[in-house]
Amino acid sequence: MVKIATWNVNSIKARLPRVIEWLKEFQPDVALLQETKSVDETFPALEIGDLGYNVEISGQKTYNGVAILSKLPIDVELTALPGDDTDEQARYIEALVTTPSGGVVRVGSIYLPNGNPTRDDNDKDSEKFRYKLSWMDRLIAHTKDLLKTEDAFVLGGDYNICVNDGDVYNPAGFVDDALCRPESRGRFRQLMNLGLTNALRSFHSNPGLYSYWDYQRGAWSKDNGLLIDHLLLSPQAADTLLNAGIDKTPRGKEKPSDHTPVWCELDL
DNA sequence: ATGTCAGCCGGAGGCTGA
Repeated sequence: MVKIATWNVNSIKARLPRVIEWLKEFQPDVALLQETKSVDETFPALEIGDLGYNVEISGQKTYNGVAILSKLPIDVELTALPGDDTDEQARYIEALVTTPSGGVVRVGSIYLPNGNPTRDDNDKDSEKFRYKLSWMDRLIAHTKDLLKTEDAFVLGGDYNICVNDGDVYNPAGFVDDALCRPESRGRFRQLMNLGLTNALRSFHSNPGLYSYWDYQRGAWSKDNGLLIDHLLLSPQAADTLLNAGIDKTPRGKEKPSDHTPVWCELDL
């Protein structure tokens, strides 16, 4: 059994105590991290390596940044999403993981652009939103290529998409939000319609399951959340899916990330 | 409580992104 989790940590340095305690308690075989906000040179790889994890990073100063932590042997395949050589934002890393039974599972850690405009910018079709949509188009194209390999793969991360209104505590307040707009949801459906399986939704179909709660306005204590973190499985990975869920524990701790981990278990 | 957090620059606190 291989346990894979995704977690937007909102700065690996600020979150290191939370990440270390979670790795010790939850014991994922593979952890896909986002928003590490650290260049590779200053990523706390030694502290995490001491817990038995291989650490692979695609980092950037201040913003973004993704990583894969793996107790199992790992080989990096990509440190950027194909399709635009001018894109310098660190939002994708992909690797092959060798499972205990000798199989291979391909994993990707995804930090999909948020797409909402900057403060004081009323242009909801801003450059940021166009970047989000073009990034999703690239993800769809790359996923088509991955499906041709017939590998078992898991694309996990912060998709910055609320798939439907059941994933939003206050849908009326989010109709114009880039996380909920029809263009975003439509592209997410295109991605799923390639034949992917949303691990969590294979076991839990109810609305009101969240992976993110804003730091503001007491969102956590009121359970005013969003479901924006997902583990998407190829057909070959979905064949082996044993269980999936959300680990809300880290969100309730001191100095938490605003996201909490989403996990799945594969019989690989 | 109209109630946040993190990083950057620069050496405080305003700005940005989320």
